[in-house]
Amino acid sequence: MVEDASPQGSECPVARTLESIGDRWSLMIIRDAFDGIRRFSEFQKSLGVAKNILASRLKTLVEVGVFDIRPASDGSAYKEYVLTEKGREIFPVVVSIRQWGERFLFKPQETRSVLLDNASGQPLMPLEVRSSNGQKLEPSDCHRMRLVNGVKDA
Amino acid sequence: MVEDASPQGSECPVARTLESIGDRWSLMIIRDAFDGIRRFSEFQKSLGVAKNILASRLKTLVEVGVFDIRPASDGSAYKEYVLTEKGREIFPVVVSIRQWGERFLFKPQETRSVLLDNASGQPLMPLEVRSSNGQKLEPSDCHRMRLVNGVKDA
DNA sequence: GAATCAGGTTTCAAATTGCAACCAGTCTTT
DNA sequence: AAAGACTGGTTGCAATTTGAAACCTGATTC
Repeated sequence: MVEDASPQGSECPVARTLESIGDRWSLMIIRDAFDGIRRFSEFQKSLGVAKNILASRLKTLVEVGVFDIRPASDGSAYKEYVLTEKGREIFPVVVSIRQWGERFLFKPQETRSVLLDNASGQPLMPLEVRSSNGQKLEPSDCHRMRLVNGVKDA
Repeated sequence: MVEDASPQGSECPVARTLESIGDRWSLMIIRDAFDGIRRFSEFQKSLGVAKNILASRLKTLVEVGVFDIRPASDGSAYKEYVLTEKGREIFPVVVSIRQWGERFLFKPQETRSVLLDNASGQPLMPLEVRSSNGQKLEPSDCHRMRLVNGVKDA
């Protein structure tokens, strides 16, 4: 009896990630959450997305473990959607997307929103891919490998 | 006469990025390109995507400037899709997505594909968001600001 | 207690996706 | 040089997903 190799999702972490949070609205919702948005109506107002779509996305994001539902912090009977640890760790993804967009999709003087460090008020350092010993890596400096049971596959 | 504030796309770099490369297939195509895939049929085989969808995505990725079309390097009359500088700079986005997936979407012993540094054969360093002076930043250490003509907006 | 707001669900039309068939140039094989 | 296969698509159609709007229930405010 052989165990099913992939009960859910692909073997590629990129593919599997995109399956759970990889649509436009989910990432925009998460971006808003990083700005402190927690309530359904606030997400809806900020994004302008249809309510049924927002409800559906929030539901799957909760199922996937990116958001928790909690009673609202203002004591009302309503709920709040707050990022879990798993959700907060999406921060580098959103920041790298933001930095790419700032660099390649805006003209220098064009109006944009930027992310600043609270302490210094300065823009963030550009994210760079580095090897385990700190060397900066280009795409061509890396290769993919299949890892089966923690061991390299032929 | 007032200039139109946003002729195309949102003011948020995250939103604008997701508009151009933010669907599942586009990012998967780019991921494959980082693995050296260049030909239409190779993308199609690797991704299992419908040919009309692939054609449509490649077309917009070329229009957006992420890919260039070049004559095939093997001397045949066919074409190749190769990443531009702009396209190669999506690397941190793909790597951050990959690292999040590896960490949160796989059980420890589960078969997966990993990205290794050619030089050392080791996994990459986890991407971290840092301030301009190198301090590691959490989402709550940052704030968004609107930048109009290079100047902070009220 | 009436009106309003939060957080949805339902309905239906429109857009997108995916599959399969087809097609025009290339390239290889004989 | 003709036959067959491969490359890089396009076209048509069915199925799924998306989006706008109306509606609804419980909580809150007036």
